[in-house]
Amino acid sequence: MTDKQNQIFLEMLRKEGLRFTQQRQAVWDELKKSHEHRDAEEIYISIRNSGSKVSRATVYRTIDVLVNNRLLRKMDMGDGRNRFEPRLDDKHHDHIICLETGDIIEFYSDELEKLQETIAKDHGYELVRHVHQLFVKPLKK
Amino acid sequence: MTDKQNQIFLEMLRKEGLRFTQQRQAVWDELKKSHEHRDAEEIYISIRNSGSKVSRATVYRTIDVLVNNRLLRKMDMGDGRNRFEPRLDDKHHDHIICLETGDIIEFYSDELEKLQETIAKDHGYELVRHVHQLFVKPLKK
DNA sequence: ATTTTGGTTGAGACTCAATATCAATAAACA
DNA sequence: TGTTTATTGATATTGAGTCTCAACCAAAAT
Repeated sequence: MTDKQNQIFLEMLRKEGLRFTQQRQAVWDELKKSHEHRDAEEIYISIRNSGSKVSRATVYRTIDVLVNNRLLRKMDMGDGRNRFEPRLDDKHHDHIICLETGDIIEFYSDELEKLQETIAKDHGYELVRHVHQLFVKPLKK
Repeated sequence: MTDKQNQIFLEMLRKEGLRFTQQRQAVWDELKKSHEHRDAEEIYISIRNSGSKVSRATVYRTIDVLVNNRLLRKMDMGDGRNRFEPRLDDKHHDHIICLETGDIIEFYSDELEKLQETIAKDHGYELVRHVHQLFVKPLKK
């Protein structure tokens, strides 16, 4: 059964003029599996553990293509390692990072999105993308 | 003439139980001089050019202390190098980064600040700090 | 189906920002 | 001035990510 997610992946390869390979498929399969915010090394390990043999270099290379084609989201959490999460059909969101527990919570605010576009426009620019993280600690009540 | 900025710096050292050294003073002097968004290497070079002899290691170490004590702001522009700017008595702001020219424009929106606090609170957290960058391109009219 | 062509892969070398090491140095204090 | 101990600097090391290039293999041609 060729699911819809994979159709999108295959289309991406075609559009980019890239060949279909077992390795690229294995990377995408692994990424699709989880909504967690993982770094490249964790993804690499997971692929190895699931039986496929893909090199680190290929994991990085495939991730790059996926990010550029918006099938994967790259997140800079400010700790020197990029995290990734699949962009299936879910809505855009940003992240709240708890400084005490390390938890990462997703949030979305339409008001916030609009405000950012307004700010960019006010400065003579068009918003392309943004990076937004809220670093927090639990509320003491 | 012992200016106010430097008093704050000296207090920071005392509060942290750190010794006053020529090197730490030289780093702070250099940082105070410019509001640009510079990386550690650029700061290191500037110090050398201004006649002081401070090692890269000390530059990094001093920057760390200053960042932790909020005398310096650390910015992750997503290109693998951290940028820094002094936090004198100027207001908080975030950054617009032009993808075409590389220009970095500072912006501040009170509405935006409040909205972020509300969002954090709504999720049961207290906002400690945030990272916010708008990546843009010039508006075509 | 076999050959040809050229994109793809993998192991390891390499880059680059940032950190760790540790002997020599120099603040702070008696 | 001498003693203690934090600090410094030269250099090695780390770690995420990229590059290299011979071997490989997907896709197209025959």
